Amino acid sequence: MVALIDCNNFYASCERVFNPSLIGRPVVVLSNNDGCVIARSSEAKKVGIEMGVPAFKAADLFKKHNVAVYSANFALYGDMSRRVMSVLAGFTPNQEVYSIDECFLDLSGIQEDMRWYGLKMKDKVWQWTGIPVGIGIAPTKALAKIANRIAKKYPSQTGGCHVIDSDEKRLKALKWLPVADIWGVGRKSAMKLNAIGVTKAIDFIQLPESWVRKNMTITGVNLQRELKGIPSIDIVELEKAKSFSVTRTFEKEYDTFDEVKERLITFTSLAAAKVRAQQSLCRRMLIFLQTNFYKDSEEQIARSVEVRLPFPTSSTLEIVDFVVAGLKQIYEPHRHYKRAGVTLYDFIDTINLQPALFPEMNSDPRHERLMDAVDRINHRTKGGVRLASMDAKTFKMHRNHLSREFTTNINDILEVKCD
DNA sequence: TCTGGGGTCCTAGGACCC
DNA sequence: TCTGGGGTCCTAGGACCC
Repeated sequence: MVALIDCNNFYASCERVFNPSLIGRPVVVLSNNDGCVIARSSEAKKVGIEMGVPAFKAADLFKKHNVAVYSANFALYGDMSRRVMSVLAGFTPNQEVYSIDECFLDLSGIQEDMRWYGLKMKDKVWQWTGIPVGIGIAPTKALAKIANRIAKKYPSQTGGCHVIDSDEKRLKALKWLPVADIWGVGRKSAMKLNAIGVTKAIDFIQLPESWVRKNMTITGVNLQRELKGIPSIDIVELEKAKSFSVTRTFEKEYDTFDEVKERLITFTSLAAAKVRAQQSLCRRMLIFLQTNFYKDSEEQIARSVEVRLPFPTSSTLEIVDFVVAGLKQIYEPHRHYKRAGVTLYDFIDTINLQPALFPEMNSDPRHERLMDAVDRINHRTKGGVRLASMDAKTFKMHRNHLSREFTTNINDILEVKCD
């Protein structure tokens, strides 16, 4: 059996852990720049605040319902996620952390009653972290996803944990679930399926494999098998990431080369640090910039370029030179830029590096120790050292409703007063 | 005034190899 | 008149996920 555990309204729940006065009150968390709603407590959903709605459009609702509004605090959410995951890791040797707020657990070999085991997980996460979770348990990952959905949809009947452990329960769930809500069926596939009269998951599993293969690739075939109860999507332990991106919408429009360049260098140095942290070297990158496509008054553009590094490297100093060269290729003067970003990818492991015959065709070996020193300092002291070409401010965002870094910064630790 | 960010996987078709 | 067969690698773009 496989369990899928996911945190309820995760970001909103994180804010609530450290501020009990938010219990029972609608809570929303906004994206970077305080742009859109990206998380809502159940109370916030109830008063009609939609996912993804721009904050300025929901301002009236916020006011009317006394909504507690927060700027995204990823330092806090990331740390709370690690805590939740580590509690759950104690329930099986095989855990796949699937996203910041959910994971799969391989429960094969566990002798306990599944429902009891699931409820135990839920209680323990709640007690140790203060985060509420929903739990689905089933023979395959795709079915566990559905079980989880049922657990959340019917909390009073399921107690927040639903187990699919018989064909009867499986078929009942498949009759209930719209195809569009199957994990792995997105908008396009749902449209195709609806067009041929397939509306529920139960209809989907009856389609001939040839149709599924043709219209939804091998991914669809695997999905179909999973829903029939045949495991076809592996549970994979955390591997190294295959790419790292840092992209931002700016707080204002930038219209000089130097301003955009400074932002991209800052983004690159963050991405490169992640590459080094997982002992990888980067061989390619993508740089993009865009003007403000919400503005109709002028022509809007989006440009991107792929840059191949002449040698694999994780040195910020080296990568930055190629960022600037790439930017020169795509930068158009007299534009008002609103968004830009960099993606580093095509990694090899540091230990697998095959150096070129001539030294000048390799990454400068001295940078390895230099970057190591930089990373150590920055680990201890936030914003400790940076390139002179970077601004002192890492992200220039509006964050007007930011909570404290309760668990990662000693100066922000929660104080409790006792009378 | 104001509109997010970060990932993975699959496939077709071109280029190239022997 | 008639011109093989089998394979790998790369990449852009699509689809999907949270």
